[in-house]
Amino acid sequence: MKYASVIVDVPSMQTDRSFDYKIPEEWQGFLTPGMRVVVPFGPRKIQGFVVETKEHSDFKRLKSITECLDLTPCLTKELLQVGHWLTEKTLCFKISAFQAMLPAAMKAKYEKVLSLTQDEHLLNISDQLKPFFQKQSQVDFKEIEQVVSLKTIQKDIENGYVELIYKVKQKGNKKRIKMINLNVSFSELEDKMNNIPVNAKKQLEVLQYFKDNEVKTITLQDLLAATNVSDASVKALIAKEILSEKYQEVYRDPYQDREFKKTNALLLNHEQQQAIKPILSSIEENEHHVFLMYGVTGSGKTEVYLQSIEEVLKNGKEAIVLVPEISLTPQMVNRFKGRFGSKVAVLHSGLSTGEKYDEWRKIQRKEVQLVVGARSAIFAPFENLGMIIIDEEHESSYKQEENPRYHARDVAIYRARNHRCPVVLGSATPTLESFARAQKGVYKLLSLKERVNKRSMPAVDIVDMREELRNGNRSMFSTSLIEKLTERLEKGEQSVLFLNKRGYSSFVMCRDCGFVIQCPHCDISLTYHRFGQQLKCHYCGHEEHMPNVCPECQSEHIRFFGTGTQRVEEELVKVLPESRIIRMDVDTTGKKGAHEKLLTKFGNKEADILLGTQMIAKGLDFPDVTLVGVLTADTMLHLPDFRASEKTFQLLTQVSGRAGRHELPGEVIIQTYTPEHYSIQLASQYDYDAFYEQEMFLRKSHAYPPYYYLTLITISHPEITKVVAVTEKIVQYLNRNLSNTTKILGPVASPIPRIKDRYRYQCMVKYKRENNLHETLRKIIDHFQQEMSSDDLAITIDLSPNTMM
DNA sequence: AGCACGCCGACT
DNA sequence: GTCGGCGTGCTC
Repeated sequence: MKYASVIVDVPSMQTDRSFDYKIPEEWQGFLTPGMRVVVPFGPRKIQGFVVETKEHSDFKRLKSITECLDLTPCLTKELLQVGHWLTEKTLCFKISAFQAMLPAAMKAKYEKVLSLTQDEHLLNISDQLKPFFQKQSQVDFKEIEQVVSLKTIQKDIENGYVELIYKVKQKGNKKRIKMINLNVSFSELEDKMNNIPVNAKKQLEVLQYFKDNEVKTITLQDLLAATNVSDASVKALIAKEILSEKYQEVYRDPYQDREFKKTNALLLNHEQQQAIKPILSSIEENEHHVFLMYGVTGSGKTEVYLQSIEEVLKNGKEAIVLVPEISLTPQMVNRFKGRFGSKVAVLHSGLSTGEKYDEWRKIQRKEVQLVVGARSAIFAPFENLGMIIIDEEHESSYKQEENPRYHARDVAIYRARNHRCPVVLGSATPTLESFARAQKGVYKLLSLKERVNKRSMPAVDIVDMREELRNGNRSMFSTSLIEKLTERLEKGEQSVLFLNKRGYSSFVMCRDCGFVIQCPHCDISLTYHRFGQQLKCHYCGHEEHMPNVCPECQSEHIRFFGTGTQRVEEELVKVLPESRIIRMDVDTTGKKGAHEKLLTKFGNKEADILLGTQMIAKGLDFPDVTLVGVLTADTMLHLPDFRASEKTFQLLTQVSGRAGRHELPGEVIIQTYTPEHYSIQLASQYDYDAFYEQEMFLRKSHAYPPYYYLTLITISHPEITKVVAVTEKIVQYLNRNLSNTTKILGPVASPIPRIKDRYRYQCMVKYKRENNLHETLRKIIDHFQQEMSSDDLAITIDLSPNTMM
């Protein structure tokens, strides 16, 4: 093949197509689709993906590919196809789709350097440039640009004294370590050792090490540690050619210090057996099915996953397991590593760029057969997929909230169809979408209704906080919660307190005039941070100092409201001074590994109460936790989000599951200001089916998913008139081009009408069937393309928004 | 996204 | 008459 079609790394409408290049002769026959290359593009050099190789090209003045970055394609044939599908499905650029499928380390980094064409030209260049080139012939262009005018530089470029060089680099790199090798046989070694000068004691020591341990190769690091010599002695021996050094590529192993106890398959109970049967037969028959495994917390879903995976691996195939965010649940990693050992790669956001890259390469090189990871692990470059599992299927983090706005569930089903293998979606509180599909028979429903230990779910007590207030209790803890906490302290059992902070942060308000301090750039109230008495905006990062008096009325009664974990902790210490508390929030878990450390500490019973936000809702399993308290169950209910009830139900169910998982029976207390709300009531009764019925009824009457599909179009611009005008035009266009059963809502201001000094308007499309939708949306983007690039107009389209925000 | 090209107003 | 503003269009 002489020519290659390349998708270039320029995310824009006009370059969202392939460009043809000549393949240099030495790479013909070797260069294949899915490889990354560096190509000349205009005056610069950029990265690109080969999507096709061919014998002919219609384009006349072809340039040649500059560099090939991969020895084997980093995108398999299948993933290339998945990329094209993603582009269509989410209306993103092809390059964005490809990049989303690879670890960030493989994304290109661009550098511009100014370089002397010849050393002698140092005398000729302008005086302003001279100081830069005294010691080096290449200088980072950014440094020069700040000091020297572009015109001066341009002149010297024209004169041919200097040139601009565009460099393409990778963000991450392979890690290499120095290996030290013994060049002589052990019999010769004795001889050599006698020839070492007597004053070179350290060198002798090094050789003695090789002799004693009978090793020929060791890492430099280990050698130095074992012998307590400096690398100077090693270098000397290398110079004498007794030793040699070489670099070897190694993987960074984020779990290297951890031991995983090998576990064996547990005996499945009757329900689990019934559930695993159809999955196994789907694996055996090579048939694509989607299973919804609806199992209450503690029903042993994971064991079913593990045994299904075992079958897949036995058949010589590979499996992907998606989990919400496993850096948060080391217990989950342990279970997979424990069962499958080194066959597992782990991919999650807690890893560094380099670590993720290494785990990814293990997959690419077929060194592992199983991936456990967060959302993007769905793109693992396996070629022989036997199963995909999505645990906690209802988690909203499976949807990416930036381009490409894909849902991992959709990708999973698409890939599984390609490989003719099963998808297993597991949850105790499935999304309405999935459960409805299971009811219709699109997915196959597998139910696990009993808990493995036969324990009943912990009893849930709903406390009406309005009542507490009427009885004169103005604290954030109800009388009953304090009672139960005290009881646990006395018995030496543990408690978990959960603060639902979403959509409800500590804002600052004046008690006299009611003025709330807002961000000057966004229409959102600022959040109070105790650290440094700062007020911060969560959307644009704006910071200001907490004022002493109200900016409106100069009153001194300006306070922060709302409840942060810090405040809860302070209050708690006042009420229960003898309790030992661990607080988990962004502040205390900022550092890498801090999260796990705190949990271990809690597990070792070094604290009585674990206090935290969302992050403690998932996957915690401590035998001595017998009380779970939810401080404010309803904060989320009042968000402008059609999934608010569903999310509340899911969260409460999940949190309740943290209590009494082992021998000791558990108890749950839910504090709320709306105790009558069905999602709170039904969560307390663990009645998913009733919740499903009720919520489906409401979704139907308000035309929301799963009855209707949604598409959210958000328009933003610094001027409000412009935003309104564009949104109106878009709504008109949609009305003219979409079918009349489709509902088009808008234009309306977005729930947050201004972010970073940009006004935001939106339009929601609700439809059941709309063949024209993608085409129509493409046309809208095309139409506004110029204004988007030149006039700072932004249009974002989300084809299955999780919320209305 | 960059970058060159080109057309217009403001200045030596 | 030249310099520099940024609107327009191209990149294999």
